[in-house]
Formats: sequence, C-alpha cells, structure tokens
Amino acid sequence: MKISTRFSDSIHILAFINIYQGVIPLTSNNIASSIETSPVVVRRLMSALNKAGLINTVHGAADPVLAKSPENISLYDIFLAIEGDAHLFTIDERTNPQCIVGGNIQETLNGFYQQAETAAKAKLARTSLQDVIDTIRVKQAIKDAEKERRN
Amino acid sequence: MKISTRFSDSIHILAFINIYQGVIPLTSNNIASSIETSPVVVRRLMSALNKAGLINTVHGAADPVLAKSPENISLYDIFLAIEGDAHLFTIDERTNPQCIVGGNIQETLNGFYQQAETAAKAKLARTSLQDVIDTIRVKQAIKDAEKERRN
DNA sequence: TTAATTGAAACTTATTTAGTTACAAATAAG
DNA sequence: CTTATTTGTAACTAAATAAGTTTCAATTAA
Repeated sequence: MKISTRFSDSIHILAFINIYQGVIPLTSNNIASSIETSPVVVRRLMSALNKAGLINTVHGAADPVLAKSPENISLYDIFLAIEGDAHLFTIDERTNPQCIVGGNIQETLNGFYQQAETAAKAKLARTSLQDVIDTIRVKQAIKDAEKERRN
Repeated sequence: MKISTRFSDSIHILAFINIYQGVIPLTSNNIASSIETSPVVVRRLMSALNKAGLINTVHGAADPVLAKSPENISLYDIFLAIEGDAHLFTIDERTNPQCIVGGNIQETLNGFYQQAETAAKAKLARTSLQDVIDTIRVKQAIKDAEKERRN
C-alpha cells in the first residue's frame, strides 16, 4: 500500500486554516477550492483531524481552528491521524510455512522494514506544521519578488 | 502510494535462490510454491531482477544465479530494480495555483517527503540480502531447536 | 424561520495491484 | 533430431484500494 494523497491533503488543510483564518470564511467549500477536490472529501479529512485532536470543529458552523500551535503539530501527528498504523511497506502474508524462506521471511522482513519505516517517521516527527507554513510563505515571497522585478 | 508485495516477494526470490541452489531445481514453479503465488508472477519479478543485474537467468533454462554475492546486494538495490523511482508518499498534483497554499504546497511537501524517504531508503541501503538470509537461518534454527526440545 | 453548514452514510468511478491464460522462443534430455 | 520442459512476455480478468459523488439529517447563524 502506498501512502495516499489523503496525507498531503490533510497537511494542506491545516496550513490553509492557519494562513487564511480571519481572511476568508473557512468553509469546507473554500478549503476544497484550494485543494481542487470536493467539500465532502475535505470534511471527511477534517473529521479525522478533529477526532485526533489536531483541530476543533463545530457541527453546523464553519471556521475550524487548530487545537495546538503549529510548532506543536508534527507531520507524524498528522500521519497518525489520517493513516493510523498504516505501513509504508507491505509484506506478503501468504507464504509457504513449510519452506525455510517462506516460513521465516515475514518475521524477518518485518524487522528490517520496521527500521526503515521508523527512520522515515522520525523525520516526519521532527518536521512541524510551522516548518511547512514557513516554507510556503518563503516560496510565495520569492514568487512575489519575481513578479515585482518583472514590472 | 504504498509499496506493494512485489518488493517483499522479490527479496523472497533472491533469498530462495541463495538458500536452495543445488538443493532443488530453481524453476519458477518451485519458487512460486514457496511464495504461494503463480509462476508467471515469479518470472515477471525475476525478469526485472535480471534486467537490473541482480541475477542471471537463461531463457528456457532453470536455475537462475545471483549476479553478486549477497553481501553486495542491498535491499535498496532490490527496491530500485522492482519499484524504480516510486515514492513512499504521494503528493496531490492538482491544487489551486492561485492560492498561497495550493500554489506552494507541492514543492514544499516534496522537500520534506524527500527527507523522510531518503532516511528510509538509507536504512534499506545499509541492509544486505546476506543480513536477510542470516536472519532467516537464525529464526529457522530456533524453530528447529524448539521442535527438538519437545521430543 | 430560513439559509448555510457540518457530519456521515451509501454509492459510483477510477486506479492500481495481483493473478490468469496463452503462446512463442529457448534449452535440455532422450 | 525430436519431445518435454522451461523461460519470457503480452493480453486479459479479478480483486483491492482510493477518490469522488450524491444525499440528507443535525446543527448553527442570520
């Protein structure tokens, strides 16, 4: 199983809430316009983010808010909220237990995969939503300066 | 996108070739029995492993051989052979370029995802097929000892 | 009271992955 | 040389997963 765009869309939602709060109404419709998906998809993801305690939403009302400061929300927190205990690598569960290889490969690969996965997740854990927002703003500032230069 | 069982099945094939060479004929049929899949799936994967220079196969003849010693085949070599430049995380390619978030999130996430992915791949690069084979043999030895003890 | 919005279920569609069928091309054995 | 075995590959089918849609009850806000 590959990690779906749900993860990247969720980070998008959280960054959007932070950057556009007070600027435009934070309805699922407005957020969906930025992701170019449907409002239902956005609400589905926000429901998971809400349950995980990353945002606070109110049934019937727009304008969700981040439940913590962006410095204290890591990409791994978001990953957990959306993908739960999903794995980056998949192990074939149906191998012949009679065979030396088939009978031991699952446990064996599980160990090595776990290590690789943990390395990746540790990186995610060390990256905050604030890092993402900062990078977005810097990239936008560069674009704005470019545009200005051309005038 | 999640990484499919193709990767784990490929490691399985290589370990099987090493452990069973000279013991039983290494036909796609025999290998498939250990993985509990079809011979065609095995041949498909072996074709990719052959093209990547990890094994040497002969059209019409059984008994493929490892092209390098297991110490010199890393899990990342196998990953590259089978998955190529596949990514562990997927970025939503269709976001609104007019929006500060939508217009910069792809590049931004690409950077952070790249870091996490590299951490995982580095772990795979530091794990060899020999490590896998050794672990399989140790696990089997433990099982054998358990069985002996019960007699 | 009405309009706008969320939350959630059920469904459809699209994409990806796994497995199958079929067969030409090569090898191996008698 | 002939036959059986095997690989390599293409084309197809089936299954699993992901993305998107439709619908509507429940809630809030004006």
